[in-house]
Amino acid sequence: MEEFQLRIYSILGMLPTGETISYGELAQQAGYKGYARQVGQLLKHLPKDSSLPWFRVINSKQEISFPIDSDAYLRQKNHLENEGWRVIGKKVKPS
DNA sequence: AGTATGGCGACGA
DNA sequence: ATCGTCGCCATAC
Repeated sequence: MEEFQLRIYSILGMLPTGETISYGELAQQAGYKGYARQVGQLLKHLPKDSSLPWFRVINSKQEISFPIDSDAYLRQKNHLENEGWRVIGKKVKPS
């Protein structure tokens, strides 16, 4: 039963512009504490046409969870910067 | 059934 | 700040 994905989707969908949330927190808020990795799995398989703000999800260290050279990293970085964050390396800081 | 691998997290050194 | 180590839970061989 993919109750999990529904909860995650809806919570993420309600996340305001300019905010971020960690994988673990997202999971927890959905009532699935300990399911951080599954959140990652879910986002990974997100349909390309999805309107969900996947880029607002970072890890608990306030970092982008992608290798610095990957283009997934770059896409996320750009999105975050467009919403007013400063991205130094993998670190995501408020501006 | 055992093992490896993830868009992770918490904690200690 | 950074690096290990463990714990976590689903998926894929």
